[in-house]
Amino acid sequence: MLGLRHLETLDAIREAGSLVEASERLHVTQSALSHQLRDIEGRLGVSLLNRRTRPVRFTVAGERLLALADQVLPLMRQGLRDIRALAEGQSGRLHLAIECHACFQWLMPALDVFREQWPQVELDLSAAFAFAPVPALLRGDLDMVVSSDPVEHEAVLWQPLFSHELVLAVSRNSSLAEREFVEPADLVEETLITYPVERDRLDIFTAFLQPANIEPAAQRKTELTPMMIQLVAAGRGVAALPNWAISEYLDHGLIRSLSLGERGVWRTLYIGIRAEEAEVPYLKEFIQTARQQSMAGLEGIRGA
Amino acid sequence: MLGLRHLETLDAIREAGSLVEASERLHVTQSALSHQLRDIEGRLGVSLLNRRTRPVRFTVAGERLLALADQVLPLMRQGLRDIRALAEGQSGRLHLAIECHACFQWLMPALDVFREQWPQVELDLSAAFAFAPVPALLRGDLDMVVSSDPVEHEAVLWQPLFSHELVLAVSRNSSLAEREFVEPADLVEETLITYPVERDRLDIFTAFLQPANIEPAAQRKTELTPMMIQLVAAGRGVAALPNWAISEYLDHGLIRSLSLGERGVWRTLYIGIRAEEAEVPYLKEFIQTARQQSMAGLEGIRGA
DNA sequence: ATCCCAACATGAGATAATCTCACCTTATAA
DNA sequence: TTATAAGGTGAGATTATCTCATGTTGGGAT
Repeated sequence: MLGLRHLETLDAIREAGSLVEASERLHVTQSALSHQLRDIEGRLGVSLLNRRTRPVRFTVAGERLLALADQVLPLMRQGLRDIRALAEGQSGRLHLAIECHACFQWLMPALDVFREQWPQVELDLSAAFAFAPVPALLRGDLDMVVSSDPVEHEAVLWQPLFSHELVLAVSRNSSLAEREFVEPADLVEETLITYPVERDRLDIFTAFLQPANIEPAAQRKTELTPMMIQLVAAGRGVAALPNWAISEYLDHGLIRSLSLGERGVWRTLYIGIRAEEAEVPYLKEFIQTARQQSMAGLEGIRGA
Repeated sequence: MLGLRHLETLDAIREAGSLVEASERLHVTQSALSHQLRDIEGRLGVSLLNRRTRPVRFTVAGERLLALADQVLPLMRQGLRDIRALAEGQSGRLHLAIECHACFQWLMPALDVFREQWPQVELDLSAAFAFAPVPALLRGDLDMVVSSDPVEHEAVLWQPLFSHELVLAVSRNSSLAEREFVEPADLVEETLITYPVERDRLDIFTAFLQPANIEPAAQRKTELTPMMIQLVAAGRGVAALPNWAISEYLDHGLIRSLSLGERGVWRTLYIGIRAEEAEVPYLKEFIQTARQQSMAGLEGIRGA
């Protein structure tokens, strides 16, 4: 009934002082404004302005609508500006989940870089161990997932980040310490230390032990990679970790690492986003930053 | 482009949780909302909400528009309420001008009554001696005029208030004091005391002296009716005034009053408003109040 | 697995809102 | 009085929006 157009018209008439000039500013005919005023005055049942004076004179009702226009139009303009910024990717949302515990290592610096470059993007971080990432992406709970298990879906775009070898960390005193690689059967006597997630999401099981139908002697869980390393070093068990995640501990000589099987178990980490957002600038740039940071972390690691 | 309808739609969808229920609330089909969203998302270049969740989930852009709706819609609603009040005559404007100096006498109580009954009406008062009231009415400078000289105009509605006699106030010691009436020629030796306005607006000239081509010996001007009375009582001149304006002074015996000519000069006071506003409730009521107050002021006056 | 249901999307045509065009009326000044 | 500038108005064109009929999709039940 009373629309923004009417407020804009009244505003223009006030600025212009006449229907003719206002119509020029609004790029419509004077007739359009005349009809518009007639309509709205009829609907509201009040006269809004006296067209016979120069400049035109607003009635009390007209003044009230002008006051309304002064309140509403700037809000609308600002709102549209904000939406435009969102549309152009100046601002937006990046809710990121990682399915990979050790990834924090290179993720943190990447996040720091990103936050500085895209301050308007709302950044949020969660672990994706308890839920399936693809539905969460499609649902809009997440905008990006880091995973080594890219579940194919037409609406999800997976982009490889880097490849790494999953290695077995053992104590330097372990009987396995001098081996080049281990076979699944070598673990029947060992305690396996893992992150506390379901078995199906642990590559050591899915890619190494289960195919050989081998079960480790025991399983122990911890969230923290350094704690895992300490337990391994203390001879309390063995752990399967990405090679880059343990490189600094190898350098200290605390532990040793072996390939899983003769050819090793290799994994690739992927970043997944909604396919429709493939061109969102800050997402593209985040992926690039993530690649750089993770590559930097890989430098000098054997086999990487 | 982005209209209030879109904001209302988004608001309804948020409240309802789904397009289907929102469409019911808005009394349109679900299809309409779907098209509407599609259009606006296309125009803005952003997705506003994810329809696949239950309830639907808004994107960052959608949330921004909802925030906009929360700001704008209440303002619009309040604005419309105010306009409705204006339209129904609950509130409005009454800029009143009087062409009649002595009228303040009964006008003041009328204004007091009115202010109490119509507190939302913006009341303003001015004297209409220096300008023509009809153009001012039509221009919107004024909303009501009290005048004894109703200039006919199709867009102006004049309503009679009351009639009174214009009488000549003279000193009780004047040589005219015992006369029933005066002739124009009787004033050639007198000083005429008037309000300080142009001659054409003084009935004593237009209706009495000028037709007889008579000029008083002198003219003296003052704004204040009581001062006029004092000057008359002191024998410094004579003054033409409405009978009701001097009734209390007659009672005190300070002065005497004579008719102007054998039949007297009678005037009628009119209230003029724009014809289009004839039905505005507070104007109608003001006129009624004015009539009552002026009638009350006339009570017990001879010849009234 | 497959079917069903509820919800949303889509295309075409109907409807309504809004504009333009052409011409008329009114106020003001030369 | 006559120009002239500003507004008003009716009819028809345009554009926006809606409805109707139907298609698609995701999730749960059989």
